[in-house]
Amino acid sequence: MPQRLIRKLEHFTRLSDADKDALNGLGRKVRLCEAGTDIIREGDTPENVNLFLDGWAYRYKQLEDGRRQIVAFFVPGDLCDLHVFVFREMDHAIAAITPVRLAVIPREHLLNLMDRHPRVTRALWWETLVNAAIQREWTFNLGRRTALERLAHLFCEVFLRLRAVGLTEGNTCPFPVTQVELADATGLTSVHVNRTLREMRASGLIVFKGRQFTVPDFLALRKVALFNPNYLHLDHEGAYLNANA
Amino acid sequence: MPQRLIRKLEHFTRLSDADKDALNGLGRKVRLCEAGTDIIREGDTPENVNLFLDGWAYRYKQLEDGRRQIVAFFVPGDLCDLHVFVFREMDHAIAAITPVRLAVIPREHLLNLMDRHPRVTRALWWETLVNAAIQREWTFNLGRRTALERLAHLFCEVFLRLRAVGLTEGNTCPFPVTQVELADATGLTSVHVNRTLREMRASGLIVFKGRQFTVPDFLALRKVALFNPNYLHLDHEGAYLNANA
DNA sequence: CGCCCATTTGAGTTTAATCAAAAAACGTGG
DNA sequence: CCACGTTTTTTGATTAAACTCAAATGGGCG
Repeated sequence: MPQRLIRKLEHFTRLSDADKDALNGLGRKVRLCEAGTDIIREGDTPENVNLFLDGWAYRYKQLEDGRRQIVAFFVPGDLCDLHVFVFREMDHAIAAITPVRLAVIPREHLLNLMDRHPRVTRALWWETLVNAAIQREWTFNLGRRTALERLAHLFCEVFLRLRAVGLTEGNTCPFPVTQVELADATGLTSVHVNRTLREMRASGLIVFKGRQFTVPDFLALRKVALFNPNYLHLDHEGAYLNANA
Repeated sequence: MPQRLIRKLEHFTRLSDADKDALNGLGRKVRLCEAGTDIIREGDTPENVNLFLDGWAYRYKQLEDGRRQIVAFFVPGDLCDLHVFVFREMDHAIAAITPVRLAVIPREHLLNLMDRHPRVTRALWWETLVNAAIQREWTFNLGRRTALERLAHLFCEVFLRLRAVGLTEGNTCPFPVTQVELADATGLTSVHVNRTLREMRASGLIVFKGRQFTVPDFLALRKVALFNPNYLHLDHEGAYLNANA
């Protein structure tokens, strides 16, 4: 089941068949969450590691006065922190955008796997570090980019992340996110997001249809976003090594 | 030497004498960096894990057009990512604010330590997770807080982090950061930072003297910042357990 | 003393927020 | 397949927060 995760990890390192079997074993215990519900709440005690098999979700924090910030999106193949269970309680919540299918991984199971598959362990660490890098990039995005650049940057990132797990088709990728959520992710208001998207559509940077978008000219989008994909670390040696040999 | 780190980790879990000895062994190879210089640059290949023994630094990213964002501050006791060496190249840079004394930890040395001291390993994971939580909080800060709230929030965070490593004195703590750097950390301009600080001084929220600040009334500062310290996870069981018993 | 860096202030501008309401799209049950 | 309620998107008018540009002041240090 965790094909998306395996596919993503192979951007970093080639995995042996045994490695992949081990990763496949993670998908045993599955949990379903309805769209619009919280998968985990602030204050909850984290017991397991979650792997997103299907569907979209976001990590968010909220103030008492209602101000909300989405701090990350989860797409299939994503893992929440490898060691969440070290914390006594969650300092944020995760909500499902679409119906979500999760692999719920007991801590022992994961530790066991990491004991026996050093290459997988390294690959999972890479996943963790990439997530941290993405978080830093979001910090930059909110601090120093204009509304137009922020949105363009987010679309670039989402497109590449989805491509890494095989969820794009040509220049098109799924994007089941409302403008209100987009506003909460970019630190803008939904009104301003709407106006900026209109502008992007008008200049042909991006095309929205249904719950997906198309990027006619990635180079152009990348240019207005001032997007540098290096922080996704997708160009590692994975493609050139054979772990079975 | 890594007293600050040990002190911080003990907020999370009690460490045995053997654990502490092992951690002390990390401080063997020391590197000095001058104020104002880069400790590591974007594009460099990370070879070691860095532990900050003394001095302040910041992690930053910069655009070709000069826009810069500080995405984290490092204070004594902080570690950069435990597994940086998994990456082929750095996607950001780290610069010294003051003269910095670093412990340079070879990857083998660290892995070795983690093999033999599971309690330390867990504590180091906790450190890593707290850093990720701080990064998320910065994302929120930039996305949804006003200039005044952002600055107040940063002061709350810095104060608590420094207190956790024993670097505060009463309500006072060191803060060798210029207003330009403060602007780059909060996503503001230095002009606006200056005006907001004036306001904070006028209302008695904070007092600056030399390269330090004093918080006359933490509760008041915390209130204007809408600061919730839960993301620092400093209230774990560390204080109640004895690892030697 | 003089230089450099950091801070401070003023005046005018811009980006994005706010408030309010209409239009469009979506899903669902009849 | 249509009607209807709900959610999402869109638009307009006004306001406010933060930025820009420019210059003066202040502090620390050799």
